[in-house]
Amino acid sequence: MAQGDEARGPEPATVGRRGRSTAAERMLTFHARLRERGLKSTGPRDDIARVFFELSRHVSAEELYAEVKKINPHVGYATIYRTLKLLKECNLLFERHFEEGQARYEVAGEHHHDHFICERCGRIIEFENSEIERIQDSIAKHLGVLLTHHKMELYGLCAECRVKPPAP
Amino acid sequence: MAQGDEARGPEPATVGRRGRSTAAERMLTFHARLRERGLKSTGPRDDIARVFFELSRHVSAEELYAEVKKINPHVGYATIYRTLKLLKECNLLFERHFEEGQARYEVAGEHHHDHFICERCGRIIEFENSEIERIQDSIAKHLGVLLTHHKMELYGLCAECRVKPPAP
DNA sequence: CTAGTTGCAAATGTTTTGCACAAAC
DNA sequence: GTTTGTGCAAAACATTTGCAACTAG
Repeated sequence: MAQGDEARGPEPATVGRRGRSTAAERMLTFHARLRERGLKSTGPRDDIARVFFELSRHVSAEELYAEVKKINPHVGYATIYRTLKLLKECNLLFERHFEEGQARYEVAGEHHHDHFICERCGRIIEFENSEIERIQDSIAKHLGVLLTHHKMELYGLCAECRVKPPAP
Repeated sequence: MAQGDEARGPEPATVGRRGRSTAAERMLTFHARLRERGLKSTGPRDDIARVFFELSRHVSAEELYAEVKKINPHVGYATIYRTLKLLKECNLLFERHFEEGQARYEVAGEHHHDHFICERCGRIIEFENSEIERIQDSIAKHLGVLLTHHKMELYGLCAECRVKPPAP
């Protein structure tokens, strides 16, 4: 079982590596997909995409907006949402709806994974499990349904929060 | 693997049996839980709870509102939402957030189950699978986390929609 | 030049809340 | 007679959209 780990909240915009691609490589892909569709590369669009790829974690629109504002204070929420939707259509982004009011956006990686979400600190841990994938297929067969996608989410306390006192 | 099946949309308010309890039995439990908490039984509250228990499927607030209006046209949305929250606190209701904008509410049953959701007709099929529960525990152990709850959702086309032409 | 893009403000859809009145206990 | 509950309208919240001005190709 592979696992990744990332914290929410302030975090240096380090070089995010998801699978093999760097943020710069993903920008090239983004531009290519835009061209394929006859769409344009623009300043705001590039700023948002680059920040998104560089953050490379499960950001909310709000967090992304705040980060983008730092390098381009002119962009509005509408462009954030429009660009997120565009990145999704370009298959460069996954939209997740955990048990919060807002969506979280994740850089699309090579293989499917599921999530553990810490209910105290918000940390999101990714994991992969081939057994789960296999069982899902078998359930689908039993039900006679055709699967397009699926999600599995575990909720609870992460290793750190487990041992710490109830925070505030 | 056990499975249940239910369709969305108009449906006679049949006697819903989840596990062993009838709607009437659940009303008694509801009243008991209210008393424990020093809360009151009221007309609107009972109407909403009864309709919810009798429908016994994954209703949205909107659908429940419409059904309740039929027997008590006086109730407002606020009371619907307040009563849903109350039923949840009384452990008589589960709130689900599938990939739609709105929440769906389900009568709390005896054992945990997961869901398949048809992306065309909205049908929700419940299923139970002990292997999944076992694997979840093993994943939690690997991650060193403490689970409180989890969800697994499968999305796709149900057996019926699979063979039918793409509807309208 | 012209289609696509932006920012703003306003609209949307779902859920929550403030408040004066009404109903339980 | 308190305390809790209700309906209404307004607010809150995340997200989307209309539109006039702008910009990339």
